[in-house]
Amino acid sequence: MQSTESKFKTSASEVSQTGRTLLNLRGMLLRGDFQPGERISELPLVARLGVSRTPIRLALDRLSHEGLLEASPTGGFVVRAFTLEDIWDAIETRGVLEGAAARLAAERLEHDSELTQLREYRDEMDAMILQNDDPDKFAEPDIDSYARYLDLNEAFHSEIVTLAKSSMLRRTLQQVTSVPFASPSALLYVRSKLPRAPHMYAVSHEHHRSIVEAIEQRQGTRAEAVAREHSRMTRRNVEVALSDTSILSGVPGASLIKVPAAV
Amino acid sequence: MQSTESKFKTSASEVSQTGRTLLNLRGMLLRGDFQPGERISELPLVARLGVSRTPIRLALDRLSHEGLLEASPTGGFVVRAFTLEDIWDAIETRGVLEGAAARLAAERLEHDSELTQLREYRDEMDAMILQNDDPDKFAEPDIDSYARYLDLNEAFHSEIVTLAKSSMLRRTLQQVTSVPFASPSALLYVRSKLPRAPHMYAVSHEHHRSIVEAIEQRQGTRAEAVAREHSRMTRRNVEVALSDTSILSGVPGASLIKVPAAV
DNA sequence: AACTCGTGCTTTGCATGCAAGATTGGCCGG
DNA sequence: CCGGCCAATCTTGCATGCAAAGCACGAGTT
Repeated sequence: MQSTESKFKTSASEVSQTGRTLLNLRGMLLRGDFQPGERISELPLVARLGVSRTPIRLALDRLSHEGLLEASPTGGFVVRAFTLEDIWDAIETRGVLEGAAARLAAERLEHDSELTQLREYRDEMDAMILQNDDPDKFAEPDIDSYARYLDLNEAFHSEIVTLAKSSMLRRTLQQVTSVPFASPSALLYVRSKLPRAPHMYAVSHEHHRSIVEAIEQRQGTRAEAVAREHSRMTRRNVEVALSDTSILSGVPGASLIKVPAAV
Repeated sequence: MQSTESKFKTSASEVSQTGRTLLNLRGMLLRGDFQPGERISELPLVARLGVSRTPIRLALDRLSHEGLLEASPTGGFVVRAFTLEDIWDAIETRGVLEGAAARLAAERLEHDSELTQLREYRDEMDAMILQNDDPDKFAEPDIDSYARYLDLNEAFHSEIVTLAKSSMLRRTLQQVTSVPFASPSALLYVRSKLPRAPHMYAVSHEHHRSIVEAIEQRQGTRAEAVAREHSRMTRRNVEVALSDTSILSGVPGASLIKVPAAV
């Protein structure tokens, strides 16, 4: 099977076997195809993914660096089980790092024009939230605008890291946000299910506005504090999600959480 | 060469080929065997390290995760070049994370007895510094006590992270401190070369004392601020080191720094 | 003389073979 | 009846073969 039938790019624009395998495995893990603590054997994956053991091993190794897998002392890899404490700590750590990013963004701002992009994101989210509050439109959160808001939120957070001008910080944050639930937009989906969703969006967006204001006025300490507090909103979303399994099942990586009652 | 002559553990107690190769390569990189930006070919390493390409590739992949190498878009790996800004940012990021660790240690302290280990480290370092100030002994920094101080310093910082009770934070810090010069004890060697070394040690240790005191009195904000400031002392050490090439050459990873004048 | 194309070599990415070690099942002894 | 020990199988880690993709150097053309 070495060179025969080699030129079929299955679905995405992934070229290397390792890259495709990495995406596939990560998806399988976050979708819950494996139980936490389960040992991952390579041979079954050969059949399932259609690649040889080499790229599979590479991908497993990377996933263990990401934190989704753990290297077993006897060899091989085991699906990582996340405790609730792990989730809280990941969120707290992300808050610390995003706080630092916001502070650095304020401290290192040179020209006001650097904020153009960030303001655009803020304004567009602003408009969406106001529109959502409009009693005539009755807050119909259609799937398109929801996805748009998700993208905007992610872009907003990413832009702050860009403004911090610290590649070290970006690298570090990327590692932290690879933990399920730790990403800033991982649980926006949950929030949309809440009865008080409009209020939550309002609070969250007020944070965004405050962060932009703090940065443009070079108020590093304020920017750091608000960004930290902003990240802590995620915690409440997780708590709500955990109390409602119907919500939880829709969140990637939920199956990797070790709920006390279930053990 | 598959199974023949396989049972010779070269020097250390490393068992797996990959592990040995990883340590070897990291050592070679930090020792400066490669130029920053240089492409790392696998085949020469086969001859040089005496293992096949498979463990070499694994080790290279891990080093690229650590940040010492970069994956080239065309394939293969390239030695990472660190700018001065990268170093500052790594130190800043470490400070942020160690600050968070100190704060969490204070916030999460349950019993005073948890501080026993930390106090022991502090006291022993205390004794060493007082002894060093003794005019009779005239501050002869023999190599043994220097190594002991290094270990103590490292253990002290590690213990604070332990007290933070956050495995996420520990993982994140480990990634940051893998960057050359970012580790808390990476540049203690430089400090020992400075004319004002005794004063530097005094200040640094006063930080240690303050951090312990803040933790035991549950003063999270104070602990965080002092730990951040403590990490920033590293920056001055780097600046001094950069001005004296004879000092710099003794520091691991120094060759990976891209000095503006040299480019 | 310079630019472009082609050819050969180097290098990487992947597949696979092989042996050492772990794991599981069964068998024997207590 | 239960526990421990041994053997067979499965699994991983490593070495190596092979092909495709770069890369460099040189030749031919304008």
